[in-house]
Amino acid sequence: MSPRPGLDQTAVVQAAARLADRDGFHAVTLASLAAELGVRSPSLYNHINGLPGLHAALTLHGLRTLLQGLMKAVVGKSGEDALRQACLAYVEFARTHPGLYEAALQPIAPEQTEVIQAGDSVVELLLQILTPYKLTTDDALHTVRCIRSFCHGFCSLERSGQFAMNLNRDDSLAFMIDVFIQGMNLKAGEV
Amino acid sequence: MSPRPGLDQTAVVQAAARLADRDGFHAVTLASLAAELGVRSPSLYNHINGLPGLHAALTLHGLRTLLQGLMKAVVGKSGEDALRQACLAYVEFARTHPGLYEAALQPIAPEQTEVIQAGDSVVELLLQILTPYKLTTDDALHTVRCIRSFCHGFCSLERSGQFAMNLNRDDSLAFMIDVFIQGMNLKAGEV
DNA sequence: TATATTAACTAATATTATTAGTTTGTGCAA
DNA sequence: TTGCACAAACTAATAATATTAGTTAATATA
Repeated sequence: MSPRPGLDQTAVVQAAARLADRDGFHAVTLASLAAELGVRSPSLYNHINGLPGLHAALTLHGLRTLLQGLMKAVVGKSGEDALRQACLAYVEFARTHPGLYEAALQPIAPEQTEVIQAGDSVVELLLQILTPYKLTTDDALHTVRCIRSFCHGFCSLERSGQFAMNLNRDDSLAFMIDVFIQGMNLKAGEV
Repeated sequence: MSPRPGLDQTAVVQAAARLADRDGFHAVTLASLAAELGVRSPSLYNHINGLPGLHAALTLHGLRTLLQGLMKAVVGKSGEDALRQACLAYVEFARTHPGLYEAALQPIAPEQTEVIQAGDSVVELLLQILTPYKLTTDDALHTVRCIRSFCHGFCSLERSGQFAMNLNRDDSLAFMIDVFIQGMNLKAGEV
């Protein structure tokens, strides 16, 4: 054990995630985080590399949590069912952890290899789900980008209040997934 | 004419848009904007209502510019062609004006009626494009949300460096639009 | 028991947004 | 031409932020 084992990086990042989900990603400042932890803000520098380092750690934590949610949702399922459940789990994660999800989608720099790896894991999971469709390598990757695009876009627009009309949002989500799956069935049949 | 007609709100917002596109939306601070305009930051308060007011004005400017781009892209076109061109124009706008696009998608508060109206105009344009599909009112609105979701998701992920793999991004975009249009053709045929 | 390690601290600095109050340039009317 | 009203831009000051430097003190271990 370290001397005075009060905080560690995990505790700091989890508190930051709590703060982000409660008050929004932009509200995660070193000042607010230090207050949340009952500590002075310079003390945080012992655990994270300033505000940029905190953001990077949150991004990584968010991606890994997202991946776990997706894996849990598709285990034991296959084909269209797995695809549908993965999309729903993606949105579910973004809804229950809005701040952490926002952190997960922050711009990433090329030197953040851990973050890139975590993102790749999500891509690989989706690729596995797509194997029944027997797509070419490129088409499978295009499809993964497609899934990520409409799932992220939906979450992002919903979160920022752009779906203001009086129309059930879960219905919209189901509609969108339907259109995608039907389009994919045609793509698969093309070969 | 006003006395000392150096700046006005339009000039301020346009400079902010320039700054956002060059250095990113987060880099638009009153300090950087004042420096860009050769003025002291308190002077900006004569034209915009602080940083929140500046952001709101940028959001509005972004949405209106986006709408113009979409209208220009679909004029004289119809059906599938119009749909495809609208999606491409959407992405094109986000690519050429990344900071302004980011501003356009900022969370909006219920009291920002002008911003909400601008967003509604985009929705209405898309609804018009969809009329040939003869959808029910609800399905048309679901479809608009779908289009906005995958277009925005694609732009957002591309922008934040999440499409890192060595795979042509325009091909992915075309693939995505194809899947959507094929799925919609089935939806339309269902009736 | 003494020491090395390191967590957390205080103090200080730079940058930011913001408010209050002042100066000053411009257009218009007497 | 002169003076006034208006408003744009200013300076000064305040509060909050991130960050760095250097200090204190708690703990594990030799």
